[in-house]
Amino acid sequence: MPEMIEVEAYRDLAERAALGRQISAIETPDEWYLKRGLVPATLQELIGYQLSAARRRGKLLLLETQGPDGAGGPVLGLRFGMSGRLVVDGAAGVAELRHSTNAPLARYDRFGLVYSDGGHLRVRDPRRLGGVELDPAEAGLGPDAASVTLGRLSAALDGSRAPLKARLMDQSRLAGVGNLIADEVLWRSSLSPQRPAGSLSAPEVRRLHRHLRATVAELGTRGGSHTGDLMDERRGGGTCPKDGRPLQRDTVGGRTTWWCPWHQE
DNA sequence: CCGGATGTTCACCT
DNA sequence: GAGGTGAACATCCG
Repeated sequence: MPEMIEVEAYRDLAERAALGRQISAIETPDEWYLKRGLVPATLQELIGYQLSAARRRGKLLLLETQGPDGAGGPVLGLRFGMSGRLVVDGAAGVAELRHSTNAPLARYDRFGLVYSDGGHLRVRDPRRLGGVELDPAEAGLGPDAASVTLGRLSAALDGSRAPLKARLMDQSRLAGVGNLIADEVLWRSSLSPQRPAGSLSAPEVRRLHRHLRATVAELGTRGGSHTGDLMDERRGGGTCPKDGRPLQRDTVGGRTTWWCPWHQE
């Protein structure tokens, strides 16, 4: 599931349902899921702490912690890969709160916080492509795509001969855009994914910026990065919803790319 | 059975 | 240094 749209939904869930509850245990059923040298013993320092804020940068969910004395603790960084979900008290992204006390770990639960009230926060990830780390290097990520300014977007593209789509998905330049959102935004912007990123004119960058922010907002409202207008056409025989021409499939930036060579220039 | 899938990282090329 | 490619991770789906 996760591109930034889904991670924002997880952030919202965490903010609504996971803050201010005392952590009583850490679940690490899959140590491979702990990244950058993190080990279960290190996570024990979070016992007695609580989550104090839920932030997001691109596809990275950042959970701030606070000790019993009110002092700030380490930041818990969660990545969800392609199949990860955040589950709080047994519900993923749902409003209702049901504390399923002592609920056993599900088959694909890779990491969890147990609360002293009996509830829990867990990362469920069948494909195991996500991960957990402490104090992730946020500086390594570009500005978030949901709020990036025109100037920052322009700077992210400037001087690059890499394909536009590859640059948009380079998390160190711009954080949050994944394969589906990239195709949707470029299609809406009538820009070819293969254009050298630095070759866009000023009006084209403005157009891209407008569509990027509008698309992220709209897909968020619709409920996911898979709700784009192009989604149903990502298959053999798919046609452009704008002009009915056949869509083309290519590999750009190492990812399958669907686009309309008729109107995307 | 085979191929591909919303992501990231790394080794290895050019 | 920039950019590209393929592999790896593990499961599901068509």
